[in-house]
Amino acid sequence: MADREGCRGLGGPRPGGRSARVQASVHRAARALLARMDRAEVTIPLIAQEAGVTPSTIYRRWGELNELLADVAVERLRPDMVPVETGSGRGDLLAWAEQYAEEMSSGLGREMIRDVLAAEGADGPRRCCGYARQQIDLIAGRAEARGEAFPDIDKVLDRVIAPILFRILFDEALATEQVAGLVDCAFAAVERRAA
Amino acid sequence: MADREGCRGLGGPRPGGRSARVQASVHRAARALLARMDRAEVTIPLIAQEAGVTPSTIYRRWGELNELLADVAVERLRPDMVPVETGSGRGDLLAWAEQYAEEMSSGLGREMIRDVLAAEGADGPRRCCGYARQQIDLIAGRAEARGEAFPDIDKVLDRVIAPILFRILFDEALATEQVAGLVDCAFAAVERRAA
DNA sequence: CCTCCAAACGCAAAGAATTTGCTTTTAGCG
DNA sequence: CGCTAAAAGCAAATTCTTTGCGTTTGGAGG
Repeated sequence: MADREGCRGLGGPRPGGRSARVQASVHRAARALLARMDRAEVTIPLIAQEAGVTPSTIYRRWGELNELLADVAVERLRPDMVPVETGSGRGDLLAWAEQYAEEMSSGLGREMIRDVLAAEGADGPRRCCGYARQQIDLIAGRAEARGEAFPDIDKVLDRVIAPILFRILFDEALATEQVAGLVDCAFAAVERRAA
Repeated sequence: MADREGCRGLGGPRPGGRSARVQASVHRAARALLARMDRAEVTIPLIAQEAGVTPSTIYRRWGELNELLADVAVERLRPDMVPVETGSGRGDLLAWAEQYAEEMSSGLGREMIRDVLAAEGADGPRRCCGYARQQIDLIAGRAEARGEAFPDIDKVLDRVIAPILFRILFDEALATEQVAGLVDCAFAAVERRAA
């Protein structure tokens, strides 16, 4: 797990080499420090020390703390399991959305999203969106295979994911029960069409 | 406009005095620099110089650049006019949402939102959400006065505002035409109820 | 297998930003 | 008209960031 490939998106220049080792070490150090202390206390020199690396290496590679933390956050945000199967597309979506909402509402989840959004040039936000899309796509594919109607991915994004994240970022995170209403809304169109 | 009250939320300790003057000056300086150069080039010492103030004043008051920029952004994000009247609640909402989407999609809009979200302790996001709520509330009030059905504020937030901001932050900002679909969705519930 | 090359790293000095202790100014109050 | 405490200025100390240069390292071609 420690010596995985770089995950810098566009294929690390030299996968498997020292470069990859350094990146892994820095990521690990960043995660460790974030777990051990307040996010506001974490600095690049600190991470460098924890990773056994010179600060200038980090500065040259990531430019600033925020880019690095965003990079780390995107990696942590990548889904690591397939959505559970409940028997219906609607059930699958509801279960997945509830878990998603819960994970993102946590203090750590919130922090990671904000780190990803704050990064200047990176395409972190798009990648996170892509992760969600992937998962929903998978659920939709299963539903279709069963011959069920399932809403458009974009409808799900707008009506389920968007409200969940909006509330977390701008207001109060919504309770688990509220997610069901969003899923209903996403299904409203296809059900009326089917009827 | 330059010597308004502080807007630091909890009533500046000494409104009208030097404190307020300094705050206004710093805000003005920050806006000027943001207009003149790249956001990444702006630093606290620079703002301090532009404002004719020592850096330590800014550090003590705002702590870090991001807090200050968030403060400035929240102030700029505050709506400065009442939503246009089109004759119907639906038309009002559509017109307002289209303008909102356009403003927020601009480079400056995006930047301001991200500044607000990135600020640690501040309640900036909530205040921005409150601004939108206020505007919608106003539209809803007018609709109600005309005896029209109008969706819940929270429905509008979830089905119109949330998707608009979600797309801007995580993906591609949606085109003006797409906003109409969101408004339709927000009205779907009340119309079915009315029918 | 060996040699060469360029990318990435380490090191250290230079430059900027941030923090901090202390003094001075200033608005509000008795 | 002083008094007081909050806020600002100033400057030294600290910490972070940038940068130039020499060294290491992984990969490509001979």
